[in-house]
Amino acid sequence: MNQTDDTNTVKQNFIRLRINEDKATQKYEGRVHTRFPPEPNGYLHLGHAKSICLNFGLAEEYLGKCNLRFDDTNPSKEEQEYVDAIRKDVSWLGFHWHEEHYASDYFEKLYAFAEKLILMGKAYVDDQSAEEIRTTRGTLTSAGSNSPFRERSSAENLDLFRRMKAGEFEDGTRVLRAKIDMSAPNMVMRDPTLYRIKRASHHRTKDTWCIYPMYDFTHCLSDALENITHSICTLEFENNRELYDWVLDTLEDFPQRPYQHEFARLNLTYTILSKRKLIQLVEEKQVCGWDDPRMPTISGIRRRGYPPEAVRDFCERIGVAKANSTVDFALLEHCVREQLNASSPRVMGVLNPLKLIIENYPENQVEEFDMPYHPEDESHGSRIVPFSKELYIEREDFMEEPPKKFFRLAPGREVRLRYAYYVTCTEVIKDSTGKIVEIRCTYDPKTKGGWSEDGRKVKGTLHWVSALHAIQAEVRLYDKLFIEENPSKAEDFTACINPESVKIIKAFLEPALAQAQAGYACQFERLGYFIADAADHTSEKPVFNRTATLRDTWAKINKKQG
RNA sequence: UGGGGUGUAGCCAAGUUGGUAAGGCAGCGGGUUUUGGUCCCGCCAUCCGUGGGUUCAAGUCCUACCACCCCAGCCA
Repeated sequence: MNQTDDTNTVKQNFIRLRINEDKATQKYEGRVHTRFPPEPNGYLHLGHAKSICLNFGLAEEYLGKCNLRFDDTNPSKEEQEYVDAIRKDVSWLGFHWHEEHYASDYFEKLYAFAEKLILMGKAYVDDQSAEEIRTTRGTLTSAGSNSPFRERSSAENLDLFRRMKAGEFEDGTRVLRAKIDMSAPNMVMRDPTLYRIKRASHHRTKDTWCIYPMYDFTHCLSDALENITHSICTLEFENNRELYDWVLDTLEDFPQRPYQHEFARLNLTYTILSKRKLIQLVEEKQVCGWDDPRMPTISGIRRRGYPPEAVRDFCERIGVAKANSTVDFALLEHCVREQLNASSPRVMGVLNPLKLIIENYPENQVEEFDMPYHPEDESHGSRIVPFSKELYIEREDFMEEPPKKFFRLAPGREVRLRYAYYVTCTEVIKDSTGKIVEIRCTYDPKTKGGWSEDGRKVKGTLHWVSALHAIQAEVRLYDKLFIEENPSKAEDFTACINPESVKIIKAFLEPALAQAQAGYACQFERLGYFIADAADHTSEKPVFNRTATLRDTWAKINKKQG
């Protein structure tokens, strides 16, 4: 009996199996305690989201706990800005951590453990240079050789280590190493470095320390000190597990110690999920910051308009396994659309306006139509939209010579102006260059509200905006933009929006407009779910915007016709 | 040439002690529809990296091989 039994929607995975096993054997008295341990050296991205959802999700599922721990053992890379951003992003995803910790809070304890190791004869101070250590480590196929300093006495090691801490030695002149086996087939076990001398101000401990513990020494002990039961990390740490176990088993201080479990990190098509590359984009100002809507960071997609629920759903759907894989970005978009479809109010907007004049509509008349915000959910309410003789429609919604399967406006054809009237195109007006500048129509007064008593159907339904009442909003749309190639090439659009729709759109638009840079995430009913700068997701390859469904569909129709 | 991992459809991914290949995304076909959206229905692995073997029966067991990923930071 376990928590997964009550829902058949929970996908089984090897980590859940391990937890079930551990619960069955009462390994931790039934406890489940995980942790999400980022190094605060950058912003969180979708790859981290997978880990966050896994760790926090498992804790929720098994009524356990999950800590947020900052793995801040390398002061030269870490900053307070990053810890603030990380806390915000985890919260935004909707998770609450049981405790917040910092590896740096354990520096004293870790130091004591190191001295204990020295006393046990399991660690020694090595005076060799980094270069010497590297060359004597051997290669993948040949054993390394022992350091000439490997057999120092515990007393000498202790003295040297204390002097390292006291700051008596220059950076890089000495390290503390575990005494394990220089011929171990696992490279990680060839007397790994435990402490290095590094005079760098730490974002929290400032200049208190000049020696800092390495990941392999810190991580397992931090887990153990927090009574973590399941230490979940990515595949590249598989080789480190042996050392993780060695440290905890050698110290013998933790009867109920944690065990490490590795899973494959997330790869997404068209998307860069490498902190190294992302930080490069930011530093080279290829993007306007970590939260640029084009970035695959949590803060970037937040600005892009992705709901956190969608990200969590995505993380659940991709599963957890040990096989390296690349998830199709379309799955993420599907999750986003699914959320947005239910929650987004629908409004009308025109991005590329074409004037439409209703010849038989009274000159100064203005009608108001009550239009629902959501076609399937009345709880979204409705708003009043003004209608008049002169309107704007989307340029793409008219074709003078429509191909087959084009259902919208064309000469002589009748279509519906959404929630307003049926109109029939009577005339096309062009300028001297042949460009269509205006469409003339007649309307049928008996079709008020957008339906006909005689039951006649129209194939197309168009968005419209009253020219008299329209508000123009400057928006910036990133379209088919590839960061690597041309970061500044964004297209500016003037969108015409019904005044009543403005408040809806502004809610999405404002953060972006305020920064005068970002894309926007709003819901133009006609264009699909959100246009935002959804066209782009830090692409490595050209990508067609899958979320602007209208364009997509149209492209498909064109393709079919050859 | 060492060690640690992984291989099920275009992409993810279930598959518990061997019993006759879930589900999702994408795609295709059809229906509903005041969004070319949503929703609904149908189709989409004679086969589980490959070759042998055990068995009445193998994705699941044995064996050999192949492919890909990770490891030689005083990064995490």
